[in-house]
Amino acid sequence: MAKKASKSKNDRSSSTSVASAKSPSTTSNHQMVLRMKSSDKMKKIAQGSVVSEKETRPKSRLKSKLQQKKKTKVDAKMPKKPPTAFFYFLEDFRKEFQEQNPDIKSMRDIGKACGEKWKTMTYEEKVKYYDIATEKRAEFDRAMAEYNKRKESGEDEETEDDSDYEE
DNA sequence: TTATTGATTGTTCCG
DNA sequence: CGGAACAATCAATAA
Repeated sequence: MAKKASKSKNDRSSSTSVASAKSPSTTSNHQMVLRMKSSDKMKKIAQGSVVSEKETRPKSRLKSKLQQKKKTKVDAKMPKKPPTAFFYFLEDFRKEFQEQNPDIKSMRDIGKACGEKWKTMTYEEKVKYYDIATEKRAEFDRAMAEYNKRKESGEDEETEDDSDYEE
């Protein structure tokens, strides 16, 4: 029913975010800008707070993994980017997928299946995940504020846990 | 043993 | 407005 309508809207141009299905398409563009404004604040905080972020600027995503881990708990306090709606969908879908396909162990195959299914999902179904992601970002923003506050209060706290010798 | 890669889309930020 | 980069996950592989 509404699928047809959403299909038309499915165009990448306007599908940017929309976030809440409740909001009519009237605020499509405005919402994007509005959200950007919110980010603007975060941007300042992030830049002002993060002084030395190292020169990790990988042209390819190869380095992305490098930063993922490294036995550096220093960045453990810094909130990382929250997962997107697609990732939440993955978490749920992955469990089901493994049950139906116990033979598959890599997520690469799952990712493909997820991506395909994700595209088949209707807007209303995706909205559910979008809502989660949106809320998560709000929490992320809050975590950032707290992180800044904590840092301002005392950044001397460093959890040194260097016990990785086993076996 | 440890780190890295691979694949998916969404969100973010800079120019 | 558009592109670049990064977000998680897990298994397999390179060194």
